[in-house]
Amino acid sequence: MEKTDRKSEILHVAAKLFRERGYNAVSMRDIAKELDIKAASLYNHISSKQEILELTIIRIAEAFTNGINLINSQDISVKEQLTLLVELHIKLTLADPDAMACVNNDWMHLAKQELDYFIQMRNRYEDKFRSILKKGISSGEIADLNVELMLFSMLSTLRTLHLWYGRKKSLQPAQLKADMTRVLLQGIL
Amino acid sequence: MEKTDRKSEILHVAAKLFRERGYNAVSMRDIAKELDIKAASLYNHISSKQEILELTIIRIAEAFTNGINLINSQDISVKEQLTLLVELHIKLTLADPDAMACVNNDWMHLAKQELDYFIQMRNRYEDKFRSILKKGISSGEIADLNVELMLFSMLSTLRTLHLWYGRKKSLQPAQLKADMTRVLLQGIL
DNA sequence: TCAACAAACTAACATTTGTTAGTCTGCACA
DNA sequence: TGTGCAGACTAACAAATGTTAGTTTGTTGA
Repeated sequence: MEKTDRKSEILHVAAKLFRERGYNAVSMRDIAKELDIKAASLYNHISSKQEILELTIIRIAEAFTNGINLINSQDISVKEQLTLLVELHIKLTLADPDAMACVNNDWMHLAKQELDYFIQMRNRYEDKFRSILKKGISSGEIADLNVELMLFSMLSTLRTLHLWYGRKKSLQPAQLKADMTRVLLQGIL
Repeated sequence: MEKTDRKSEILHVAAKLFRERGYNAVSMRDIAKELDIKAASLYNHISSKQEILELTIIRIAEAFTNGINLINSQDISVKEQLTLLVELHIKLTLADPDAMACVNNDWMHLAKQELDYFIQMRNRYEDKFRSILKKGISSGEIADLNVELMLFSMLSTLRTLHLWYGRKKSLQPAQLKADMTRVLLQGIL
Protein backbone atom coordinates (compact mmCIF):
# COMPACT_ATOMS: atom_id res chain seq x y z
CA MET A 1 0.00 0.00 0.00
CA GLU A 2 0.96 3.65 -0.35
CA LYS A 3 2.77 2.66 -3.53
CA THR A 4 3.26 6.27 -4.58
CA ASP A 5 6.23 6.09 -6.86
CA ARG A 6 8.94 8.68 -6.85
CA LYS A 7 7.74 10.42 -9.99
CA SER A 8 4.32 11.20 -8.52
CA GLU A 9 6.01 12.45 -5.39
CA ILE A 10 8.10 14.82 -7.44
CA LEU A 11 5.08 16.09 -9.34
CA HIS A 12 3.15 16.76 -6.15
CA VAL A 13 5.99 18.49 -4.39
CA ALA A 14 6.68 20.57 -7.47
CA ALA A 15 3.04 21.58 -7.84
CA LYS A 16 2.96 22.64 -4.21
CA LEU A 17 6.03 24.83 -4.65
CA PHE A 18 4.87 26.22 -7.99
CA ARG A 19 1.64 27.22 -6.32
CA GLU A 20 3.45 29.05 -3.52
CA ARG A 21 6.12 30.84 -5.55
CA GLY A 22 5.36 30.39 -9.23
CA TYR A 23 7.12 28.18 -11.78
CA ASN A 24 10.08 30.43 -12.47
CA ALA A 25 10.80 31.16 -8.84
CA VAL A 26 11.17 27.47 -8.02
CA SER A 27 14.47 25.84 -8.93
CA MET A 28 15.19 22.17 -9.43
CA ARG A 29 17.33 22.43 -6.31
CA ASP A 30 14.31 23.70 -4.36
CA ILE A 31 12.23 20.74 -5.47
CA ALA A 32 15.05 18.33 -4.67
CA LYS A 33 15.63 19.81 -1.23
CA GLU A 34 11.98 19.30 -0.35
CA LEU A 35 12.47 15.61 -1.12
CA ASP A 36 15.83 15.43 0.67
CA ILE A 37 17.76 14.51 -2.43
CA LYS A 38 20.04 16.37 -4.84
CA ALA A 39 18.78 18.15 -7.94
CA ALA A 40 20.58 15.83 -10.32
CA SER A 41 18.72 12.85 -8.84
CA LEU A 42 15.45 14.25 -10.09
CA TYR A 43 16.54 13.41 -13.61
CA ASN A 44 16.34 9.70 -12.85
CA HIS A 45 12.57 10.21 -12.83
CA ILE A 46 11.74 13.15 -15.05
CA SER A 47 13.39 14.46 -18.18
CA SER A 48 13.19 18.19 -17.52
CA LYS A 49 11.60 20.93 -15.47
CA GLN A 50 9.32 21.58 -18.41
CA GLU A 51 8.04 18.03 -18.25
CA ILE A 52 6.92 18.55 -14.67
CA LEU A 53 4.90 21.56 -15.75
CA GLU A 54 3.40 19.76 -18.75
CA LEU A 55 2.32 16.69 -16.82
CA THR A 56 0.77 18.87 -14.15
CA ILE A 57 -1.15 21.22 -16.42
CA ILE A 58 -2.13 19.16 -19.44
CA ARG A 59 -3.71 16.43 -17.34
CA ILE A 60 -6.10 18.90 -15.77
CA ALA A 61 -6.83 20.75 -18.98
CA GLU A 62 -7.79 17.46 -20.60
CA ALA A 63 -10.01 16.60 -17.65
CA PHE A 64 -11.88 19.86 -18.19
CA THR A 65 -12.15 19.15 -21.90
CA ASN A 66 -13.57 15.69 -21.29
CA GLY A 67 -15.86 17.02 -18.61
CA ILE A 68 -17.50 19.71 -20.69
CA ASN A 69 -17.82 17.41 -23.67
CA LEU A 70 -19.74 14.96 -21.58
CA ILE A 71 -21.97 17.69 -20.20
CA ASN A 72 -22.57 19.08 -23.66
CA SER A 73 -23.65 15.73 -25.01
CA GLN A 74 -26.48 15.38 -22.54
CA ASP A 75 -29.98 16.42 -23.40
CA ILE A 76 -30.77 18.40 -20.29
CA SER A 77 -31.74 21.96 -19.46
CA VAL A 78 -29.22 24.80 -19.48
CA LYS A 79 -29.61 25.20 -15.77
CA GLU A 80 -28.76 21.56 -15.26
CA GLN A 81 -25.74 21.88 -17.54
CA LEU A 82 -24.48 24.84 -15.56
CA THR A 83 -24.94 22.91 -12.35
CA LEU A 84 -22.84 20.09 -13.74
CA LEU A 85 -20.16 22.60 -14.77
CA VAL A 86 -20.01 23.91 -11.22
CA GLU A 87 -19.67 20.33 -10.04
CA LEU A 88 -16.87 19.67 -12.53
CA HIS A 89 -14.81 22.63 -11.32
CA ILE A 90 -15.32 21.69 -7.69
CA LYS A 91 -14.42 18.06 -8.25
CA LEU A 92 -11.20 18.84 -10.12
CA THR A 93 -10.18 21.59 -7.73
CA LEU A 94 -10.65 19.50 -4.61
CA ALA A 95 -8.87 16.53 -6.18
CA ASP A 96 -5.66 18.55 -6.56
CA PRO A 97 -5.72 22.21 -5.51
CA ASP A 98 -1.97 22.67 -6.05
CA ALA A 99 -2.14 21.50 -9.65
CA MET A 100 -5.21 23.64 -10.22
CA ALA A 101 -3.39 26.72 -9.00
CA CYS A 102 -0.58 25.77 -11.34
CA VAL A 103 -2.95 25.62 -14.30
CA ASN A 104 -4.23 29.07 -13.48
CA ASN A 105 -0.92 30.75 -12.78
CA ASP A 106 1.78 29.02 -14.78
CA TRP A 107 0.22 27.89 -18.05
CA MET A 108 2.07 30.63 -19.94
CA HIS A 109 5.37 28.98 -19.09
CA LEU A 110 4.58 25.90 -21.11
CA ALA A 111 6.80 25.40 -24.16
CA LYS A 112 5.43 26.32 -27.58
CA GLN A 113 3.84 23.03 -28.47
CA GLU A 114 2.09 22.36 -25.19
CA LEU A 115 1.23 26.02 -24.89
CA ASP A 116 -0.60 25.93 -28.21
CA TYR A 117 -2.38 22.75 -27.17
CA PHE A 118 -3.38 24.23 -23.84
CA ILE A 119 -4.66 27.49 -25.34
CA GLN A 120 -6.65 25.55 -27.90
CA MET A 121 -8.30 23.50 -25.17
CA ARG A 122 -8.97 26.58 -23.10
CA ASN A 123 -10.54 28.43 -26.02
CA ARG A 124 -12.75 25.50 -26.89
CA TYR A 125 -13.78 25.17 -23.27
CA GLU A 126 -14.78 28.82 -23.14
CA ASP A 127 -16.57 28.52 -26.48
CA LYS A 128 -18.66 25.63 -25.22
CA PHE A 129 -19.41 27.40 -21.96
CA ARG A 130 -20.44 30.48 -23.93
CA SER A 131 -22.68 28.40 -26.17
CA ILE A 132 -24.51 27.00 -23.21
CA LEU A 133 -25.18 30.51 -21.92
CA LYS A 134 -26.36 31.66 -25.36
CA LYS A 135 -28.67 28.70 -25.63
CA GLY A 136 -30.08 29.65 -22.25
CA ILE A 137 -30.72 33.19 -23.41
CA SER A 138 -32.50 31.98 -26.53
CA SER A 139 -34.71 29.68 -24.56
CA GLY A 140 -35.43 32.31 -21.96
CA GLU A 141 -33.81 30.37 -19.15
CA ILE A 142 -31.14 33.00 -18.73
CA ALA A 143 -31.38 36.79 -18.63
CA ASP A 144 -30.43 38.60 -21.82
CA LEU A 145 -27.35 40.32 -20.45
CA ASN A 146 -23.80 40.69 -21.75
CA VAL A 147 -22.69 37.12 -22.44
CA GLU A 148 -19.00 37.82 -22.04
CA LEU A 149 -19.62 39.32 -18.65
CA MET A 150 -21.70 36.37 -17.46
CA LEU A 151 -19.17 33.90 -18.84
CA PHE A 152 -16.15 35.42 -17.14
CA SER A 153 -17.98 36.16 -13.95
CA MET A 154 -18.78 32.48 -13.58
CA LEU A 155 -15.43 31.27 -14.87
CA SER A 156 -13.36 33.51 -12.63
CA THR A 157 -15.27 32.36 -9.58
CA LEU A 158 -14.93 28.71 -10.52
CA ARG A 159 -11.27 29.01 -11.50
CA THR A 160 -10.16 30.69 -8.29
CA LEU A 161 -11.89 28.31 -5.95
CA HIS A 162 -8.49 26.95 -4.95
CA LEU A 163 -7.59 30.35 -3.50
CA TRP A 164 -10.04 30.24 -0.64
CA TYR A 165 -11.41 26.73 -0.31
CA GLY A 166 -9.51 24.97 2.44
CA ARG A 167 -9.79 27.77 4.97
CA LYS A 168 -13.37 26.62 5.50
CA LYS A 169 -13.00 23.08 6.69
CA SER A 170 -16.63 22.97 7.70
CA LEU A 171 -17.89 23.38 4.15
CA GLN A 172 -18.60 19.99 2.59
CA PRO A 173 -18.30 19.48 -1.17
CA ALA A 174 -22.01 18.82 -1.62
CA GLN A 175 -22.90 21.97 0.31
CA LEU A 176 -20.29 23.95 -1.60
CA LYS A 177 -21.81 22.82 -4.85
CA ALA A 178 -25.31 23.80 -3.80
CA ASP A 179 -24.28 27.19 -2.40
CA MET A 180 -22.05 28.03 -5.33
CA THR A 181 -24.70 27.15 -7.88
CA ARG A 182 -27.15 29.30 -6.00
CA VAL A 183 -24.80 32.30 -5.86
CA LEU A 184 -23.68 32.04 -9.47
CA LEU A 185 -27.18 31.60 -10.88
CA GLN A 186 -29.29 33.75 -8.58
CA GLY A 187 -26.78 36.18 -7.09
CA ILE A 188 -26.51 37.24 -3.49
CA LEU A 189 -29.74 39.17 -2.99
CA MET B 1 3.37 68.01 -23.64
CA GLU B 2 3.56 64.24 -23.39
CA LYS B 3 6.10 64.90 -20.68
CA THR B 4 6.16 61.25 -19.67
CA ASP B 5 9.51 60.94 -18.03
CA ARG B 6 11.75 57.94 -18.50
CA LYS B 7 10.91 56.39 -15.14
CA SER B 8 7.20 56.16 -15.92
CA GLU B 9 8.02 54.72 -19.30
CA ILE B 10 10.08 52.02 -17.64
CA LEU B 11 7.32 51.22 -15.18
CA HIS B 12 4.72 50.92 -17.91
CA VAL B 13 6.86 48.78 -20.18
CA ALA B 14 7.80 46.57 -17.25
CA ALA B 15 4.18 46.15 -16.16
CA LYS B 16 3.23 45.17 -19.70
CA LEU B 17 5.95 42.52 -19.84
CA PHE B 18 5.25 41.28 -16.30
CA ARG B 19 1.63 40.83 -17.29
CA GLU B 20 2.55 38.79 -20.36
CA ARG B 21 5.24 36.57 -18.86
CA GLY B 22 5.32 37.07 -15.09
CA TYR B 23 7.86 38.93 -12.99
CA ASN B 24 10.51 36.23 -12.84
CA ALA B 25 10.37 35.45 -16.53
CA VAL B 26 11.16 39.05 -17.46
CA SER B 27 14.80 40.11 -17.25
CA MET B 28 16.19 43.61 -16.96
CA ARG B 29 17.59 43.06 -20.44
CA ASP B 30 14.08 42.32 -21.73
CA ILE B 31 12.75 45.55 -20.28
CA ALA B 32 15.71 47.50 -21.65
CA LYS B 33 15.38 46.00 -25.14
CA GLU B 34 11.74 47.09 -25.27
CA LEU B 35 12.96 50.66 -24.68
CA ASP B 36 15.90 50.33 -27.10
CA ILE B 37 18.49 50.84 -24.41
CA LYS B 38 20.89 48.62 -22.48
CA ALA B 39 19.99 47.00 -19.18
CA ALA B 40 22.57 48.99 -17.22
CA SER B 41 20.96 52.24 -18.36
CA LEU B 42 17.80 51.37 -16.47
CA TYR B 43 19.70 51.97 -13.25
CA ASN B 44 19.94 55.68 -14.01
CA HIS B 45 16.21 55.78 -13.30
CA ILE B 46 15.37 52.98 -10.93
CA SER B 47 17.38 51.39 -8.16
CA SER B 48 16.46 47.73 -8.69
CA LYS B 49 14.07 45.33 -10.36
CA GLN B 50 12.33 45.01 -7.01
CA GLU B 51 11.63 48.73 -6.99
CA ILE B 52 9.75 48.42 -10.26
CA LEU B 53 7.54 45.76 -8.76
CA GLU B 54 6.96 47.72 -5.57
CA LEU B 55 6.03 50.96 -7.30
CA THR B 56 3.65 49.10 -9.57
CA ILE B 57 1.87 47.03 -6.95
CA ILE B 58 1.83 49.18 -3.82
CA ARG B 59 0.32 52.15 -5.61
CA ILE B 60 -2.69 50.13 -6.65
CA ALA B 61 -3.05 48.36 -3.32
CA GLU B 62 -3.16 51.74 -1.61
CA ALA B 63 -5.74 52.98 -4.08
CA PHE B 64 -7.96 50.06 -3.12
CA THR B 65 -7.38 50.74 0.55
CA ASN B 66 -8.32 54.38 0.17
CA GLY B 67 -11.29 53.48 -2.00
CA ILE B 68 -12.89 51.06 0.41
CA ASN B 69 -12.24 53.33 3.37
CA LEU B 70 -14.12 56.11 1.62
CA ILE B 71 -16.99 53.78 0.76
CA ASN B 72 -17.12 52.45 4.30
CA SER B 73 -17.36 55.92 5.78
CA GLN B 74 -20.53 56.73 3.87
CA ASP B 75 -23.92 56.26 5.41
CA ILE B 76 -25.61 54.45 2.55
CA SER B 77 -27.27 51.09 2.00
CA VAL B 78 -25.28 47.90 1.58
CA LYS B 79 -26.45 47.63 -1.99
CA GLU B 80 -25.14 51.10 -2.70
CA GLN B 81 -21.84 50.27 -1.05
CA LEU B 82 -21.45 47.16 -3.19
CA THR B 83 -22.23 49.20 -6.28
CA LEU B 84 -19.48 51.62 -5.37
CA LEU B 85 -17.08 48.71 -4.83
CA VAL B 86 -17.82 47.45 -8.32
CA GLU B 87 -17.17 50.93 -9.61
CA LEU B 88 -13.87 51.12 -7.72
CA HIS B 89 -12.57 47.89 -9.26
CA ILE B 90 -13.63 48.95 -12.74
CA LYS B 91 -12.07 52.39 -12.42
CA LEU B 92 -8.72 51.08 -11.20
CA THR B 93 -8.63 48.24 -13.70
CA LEU B 94 -9.37 50.42 -16.71
CA ALA B 95 -6.86 53.03 -15.56
CA ASP B 96 -4.00 50.54 -15.78
CA PRO B 97 -4.83 46.96 -16.73
CA ASP B 98 -1.19 45.90 -16.93
CA ALA B 99 -0.45 47.02 -13.39
CA MET B 100 -3.66 45.39 -12.20
CA ALA B 101 -2.62 42.07 -13.70
CA CYS B 102 0.70 42.54 -11.97
CA VAL B 103 -0.99 43.02 -8.60
CA ASN B 104 -2.94 39.83 -9.10
CA ASN B 105 -0.13 37.64 -10.40
CA ASP B 106 3.15 38.92 -8.99
CA TRP B 107 2.45 40.22 -5.50
CA MET B 108 4.18 37.19 -3.97
CA HIS B 109 7.47 38.31 -5.48
CA LEU B 110 7.58 41.45 -3.38
CA ALA B 111 10.41 41.53 -0.85
CA LYS B 112 9.61 40.79 2.80
CA GLN B 113 8.78 44.28 3.94
CA GLU B 114 6.54 45.27 1.05
CA LEU B 115 5.07 41.79 0.97
CA ASP B 116 3.96 42.13 4.58
CA TYR B 117 2.55 45.57 3.87
CA PHE B 118 0.69 44.30 0.83
CA ILE B 119 -0.77 41.28 2.59
CA GLN B 120 -1.90 43.46 5.47
CA MET B 121 -3.71 45.79 3.08
CA ARG B 122 -5.25 42.89 1.22
CA ASN B 123 -6.48 41.26 4.42
CA ARG B 124 -7.98 44.49 5.67
CA TYR B 125 -9.65 45.04 2.31
CA GLU B 126 -11.21 41.60 2.43
CA ASP B 127 -12.25 42.13 6.05
CA LYS B 128 -14.07 45.32 5.17
CA PHE B 129 -15.70 43.75 2.15
CA ARG B 130 -16.81 40.84 4.33
CA SER B 131 -18.20 43.22 6.94
CA ILE B 132 -20.34 44.93 4.36
CA LEU B 133 -21.78 41.59 3.29
CA LYS B 134 -22.45 40.59 6.90
CA LYS B 135 -24.16 43.89 7.56
CA GLY B 136 -26.33 43.21 4.54
CA ILE B 137 -27.28 39.80 5.86
CA SER B 138 -28.20 41.24 9.25
CA SER B 139 -30.38 43.90 7.71
CA GLY B 140 -31.99 41.43 5.35
CA GLU B 141 -30.69 43.15 2.24
CA ILE B 142 -28.59 40.11 1.35
CA ALA B 143 -29.42 36.42 1.35
CA ASP B 144 -28.17 34.44 4.33
CA LEU B 145 -25.71 32.27 2.41
CA ASN B 146 -22.09 31.32 3.01
CA VAL B 147 -20.32 34.66 3.42
CA GLU B 148 -16.93 33.39 2.31
CA LEU B 149 -18.44 32.07 -0.88
CA MET B 150 -20.21 35.31 -1.68
CA LEU B 151 -17.11 37.33 -0.86
CA PHE B 152 -14.75 35.39 -3.07
CA SER B 153 -17.25 34.99 -5.83
CA MET B 154 -17.54 38.76 -6.10
CA LEU B 155 -13.86 39.40 -5.52
CA SER B 156 -12.63 36.91 -8.08
CA THR B 157 -14.91 38.36 -10.71
CA LEU B 158 -13.81 41.91 -9.93
CA ARG B 159 -10.13 41.02 -9.67
CA THR B 160 -9.94 39.25 -13.00
CA LEU B 161 -11.72 41.90 -15.01
CA HIS B 162 -8.40 42.73 -16.67
CA LEU B 163 -8.35 39.27 -18.22
CA TRP B 164 -11.26 39.80 -20.55
CA TYR B 165 -12.10 43.49 -20.66
CA GLY B 166 -10.51 44.96 -23.74
CA ARG B 167 -11.72 42.31 -26.13
CA LYS B 168 -15.11 43.99 -25.98
CA LYS B 169 -14.43 47.46 -27.29
CA SER B 170 -18.12 48.13 -27.55
CA LEU B 171 -18.71 47.87 -23.82
CA GLN B 172 -18.56 51.31 -22.22
CA PRO B 173 -17.44 51.70 -18.59
CA ALA B 174 -20.86 52.92 -17.45
CA GLN B 175 -22.57 50.00 -19.11
CA LEU B 176 -20.00 47.59 -17.71
CA LYS B 177 -20.66 48.90 -14.24
CA ALA B 178 -24.41 48.49 -14.58
CA ASP B 179 -24.21 45.01 -16.08
CA MET B 180 -21.62 43.78 -13.63
CA THR B 181 -23.56 45.03 -10.63
CA ARG B 182 -26.64 43.33 -11.97
CA VAL B 183 -24.85 39.99 -12.51
CA LEU B 184 -23.03 40.02 -9.18
CA LEU B 185 -26.07 40.98 -7.14
CA GLN B 186 -28.90 39.22 -8.94
CA GLY B 187 -27.14 36.45 -10.85
CA ILE B 188 -27.72 35.42 -14.42
CA LEU B 189 -31.26 34.03 -14.24
C1' DT C 1 32.48 79.01 -24.78
C1' DC C 2 32.27 76.09 -21.17
C1' DA C 3 30.67 73.71 -16.85
C1' DA C 4 27.22 70.64 -15.25
C1' DC C 5 24.37 67.11 -15.60
C1' DA C 6 21.14 63.58 -17.30
C1' DA C 7 21.24 59.52 -19.48
C1' DA C 8 23.16 56.58 -22.41
C1' DC C 9 27.12 53.27 -23.08
C1' DT C 10 30.88 49.13 -22.43
C1' DA C 11 32.73 45.74 -19.60
C1' DA C 12 32.67 42.97 -16.05
C1' DC C 13 31.20 40.58 -11.67
C1' DA C 14 29.30 36.89 -8.73
C1' DT C 15 25.26 33.95 -8.46
C1' DT C 16 21.92 31.04 -9.81
C1' DT C 17 20.02 28.13 -13.12
C1' DG C 18 18.88 23.66 -15.75
C1' DT C 19 21.20 19.94 -17.13
C1' DT C 20 24.78 16.22 -18.15
C1' DA C 21 28.35 12.73 -17.29
C1' DG C 22 30.01 9.49 -14.67
C1' DT C 23 30.05 6.97 -10.28
C1' DC C 24 28.54 4.53 -6.14
C1' DT C 25 25.30 1.71 -3.29
C1' DG C 26 22.10 -1.60 -1.97
C1' DC C 27 18.35 -4.56 -2.95
C1' DA C 28 15.98 -8.35 -5.93
C1' DC C 29 16.48 -12.40 -8.04
C1' DA C 30 18.95 -16.06 -10.81
C1' DT D 1 27.25 -15.84 -4.76
C1' DG D 2 26.89 -12.79 -8.34
C1' DT D 3 24.40 -9.80 -11.91
C1' DG D 4 21.51 -6.12 -12.94
C1' DC D 5 19.27 -2.19 -12.06
C1' DA D 6 16.87 1.66 -9.68
C1' DG D 7 18.06 5.52 -7.65
C1' DA D 8 20.96 8.12 -5.19
C1' DC D 9 25.47 10.77 -5.40
C1' DT D 10 29.60 14.33 -6.85
C1' DA D 11 31.39 17.45 -10.07
C1' DA D 12 31.04 20.28 -13.54
C1' DC D 13 29.11 22.94 -17.59
C1' DA D 14 27.36 26.94 -20.22
C1' DA D 15 23.96 30.28 -20.13
C1' DA D 16 21.33 33.78 -18.01
C1' DT D 17 20.61 36.96 -14.30
C1' DG D 18 20.76 41.45 -11.44
C1' DT D 19 23.83 44.75 -10.62
C1' DT D 20 28.12 47.85 -10.37
C1' DA D 21 31.99 50.74 -11.98
C1' DG D 22 33.66 53.72 -14.90
C1' DT D 23 33.14 56.23 -19.26
C1' DT D 24 31.07 58.81 -23.14
C1' DT D 25 27.70 61.92 -25.22
C1' DG D 26 24.62 65.56 -25.94
C1' DT D 27 21.89 69.33 -24.25
C1' DT D 28 21.20 73.31 -21.33
C1' DG D 29 22.02 77.55 -18.97
C1' DA D 30 25.65 80.92 -17.27
